[in-house]
Amino acid sequence: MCIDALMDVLQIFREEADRLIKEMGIDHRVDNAKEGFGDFTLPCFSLAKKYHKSPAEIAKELESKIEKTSYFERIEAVGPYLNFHISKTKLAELSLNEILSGNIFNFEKKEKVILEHTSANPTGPLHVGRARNPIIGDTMARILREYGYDVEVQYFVNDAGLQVATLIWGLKNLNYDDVKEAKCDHAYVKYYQEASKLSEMREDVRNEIRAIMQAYESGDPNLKKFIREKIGCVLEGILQSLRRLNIYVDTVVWESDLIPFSKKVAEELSQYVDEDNGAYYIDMEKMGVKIQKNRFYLYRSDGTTLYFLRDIAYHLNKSKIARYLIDVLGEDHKLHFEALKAIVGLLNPNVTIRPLFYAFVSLPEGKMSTRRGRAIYLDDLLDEGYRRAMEILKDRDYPENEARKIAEKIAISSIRYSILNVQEEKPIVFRWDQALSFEGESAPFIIYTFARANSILKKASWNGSYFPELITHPQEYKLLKLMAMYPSVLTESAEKLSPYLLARYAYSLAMQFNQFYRDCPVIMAEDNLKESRLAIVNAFKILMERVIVLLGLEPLEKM
RNA sequence: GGGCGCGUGGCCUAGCCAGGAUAUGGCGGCAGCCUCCUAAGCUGCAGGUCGCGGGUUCGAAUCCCGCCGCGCCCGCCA
Repeated sequence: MCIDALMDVLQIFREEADRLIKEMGIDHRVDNAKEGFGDFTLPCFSLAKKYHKSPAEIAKELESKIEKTSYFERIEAVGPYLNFHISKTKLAELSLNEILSGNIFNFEKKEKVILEHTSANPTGPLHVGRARNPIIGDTMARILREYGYDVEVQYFVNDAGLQVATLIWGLKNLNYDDVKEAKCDHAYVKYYQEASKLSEMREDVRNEIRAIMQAYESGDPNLKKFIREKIGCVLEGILQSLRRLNIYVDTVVWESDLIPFSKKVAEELSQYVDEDNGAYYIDMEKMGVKIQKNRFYLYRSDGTTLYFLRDIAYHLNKSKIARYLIDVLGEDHKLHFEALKAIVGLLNPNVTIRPLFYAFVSLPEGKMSTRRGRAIYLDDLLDEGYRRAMEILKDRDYPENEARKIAEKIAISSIRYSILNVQEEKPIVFRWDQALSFEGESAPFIIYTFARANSILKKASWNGSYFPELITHPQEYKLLKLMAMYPSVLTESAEKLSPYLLARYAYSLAMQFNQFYRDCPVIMAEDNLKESRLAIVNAFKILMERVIVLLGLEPLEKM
């Protein structure tokens, strides 16, 4: 049978169940049943009124009336429910065939999408609070690619803002000989922190910072060269940390390059713009947009542009290359985004802009802040993860360089997974032990399970055959059923912009495999049963590896 | 004050959008399992007024209303 990849195998059985019900003249669709009550169920409560019978009687009656088909091994009334039990043989056949043929991974090709993530101010190293953005963003990009989109990942460098000007002032006016960090993001952050402190206290410093901003916007060539060099170096430090986490950016867009275009955009919007003491703002009410705040400023009174205007220009530019734009943003950007979306939508009605908001990672003592020096840096978290993984590997007999490689992969995977496994809109309070957990709901649990499957396949080679009628164990069935859900999980994750859904699925898959592993011996099974179980393990390996890579984790054949 | 989001055992968390049968798992705690495919695994035990109060419904963790608590926002910052 040929199956549309967008529809998972379970859907075939569901439609069959719906058809059987419809044939009995009942206009209802089946629900998923609870564990232990079959696969689908038809609750009969709502039919009670119409037929003037108890739900249990109705269920019983339907049980006797319903047509027998090969799709279900059993359809039975249990109290007020009519429960459907899928034929294990049929599901095993379809499910294994979909995975082993690779058909399950065939998603239809889709349009281009530009996904923007991170876009952190290049004033210092990425801290863990900010790292939620690239981890979610990168995983989302992987999922959307798998789903068929042509994804371009962009990083928008906020080099034209106040924060960067503050850092530049610090680099020009301060001197710390004791700072010897190799990476610029770490080497310069002290200059940013100290310059921030000084600007809070001294008006002359604030004026000098403003002067830097004005000169940069007006295109002072020496200053531009200086800023690009320094900020470029900080940015490289950030991108290097991201690469260590398997995160890659396709295009870097410098905000300052958009200033001339921003000014044109402001002219286009002039009918909605008002003046306030030499500054200019857009009046949302004039635009017909009802929003919490009415005034969004585009220009300062000194004539320099503001982030809001540059961001509008940036999105308009993006909308020229792709009609679907996705922004990964902290929840503090909600209001900003709402206004931005309304304005860009007015200037270009063809574009779809969707946000992927996430709540912050904070410390028990409060929000992380680079400026105030209250933050845990991503680089330090990675180093600590590596150290802890090495500690565990010490007790096992790995050659030194192999242990190093494995430890690094475990650290990367654990950190990514600890972020991905939490619903995006839930706030996270950072704890070392939770971020670097190696057991339970963690990346090592998932990867270890994958390694177990590999170990079986290394010890017994599969001859390529399988026998659906021998696949009858409940744990075999549960695993195959869960694997068959992959297309709908991926679809939901892509359409709802929620990598977290796939992270949950990865855990369920691993857990289910461990149940199978416990109850269903493979290598010691006989002949055809052994081959059939090897087919399941093989299918699991293929699917699990796919999911691990989609989450940006590192599959290890052995650990 | 207003807007948005979140509130589930000691800690973390699933389910909520599309209301149904014993509320999912993890961490921590206790007790077990390596002559048998890797113990980063598995099994068992203890632990819950699903923030509070109303409402809708045959039925509410789930939907609606009100309240309380926490987070974020309401900048000529980004």
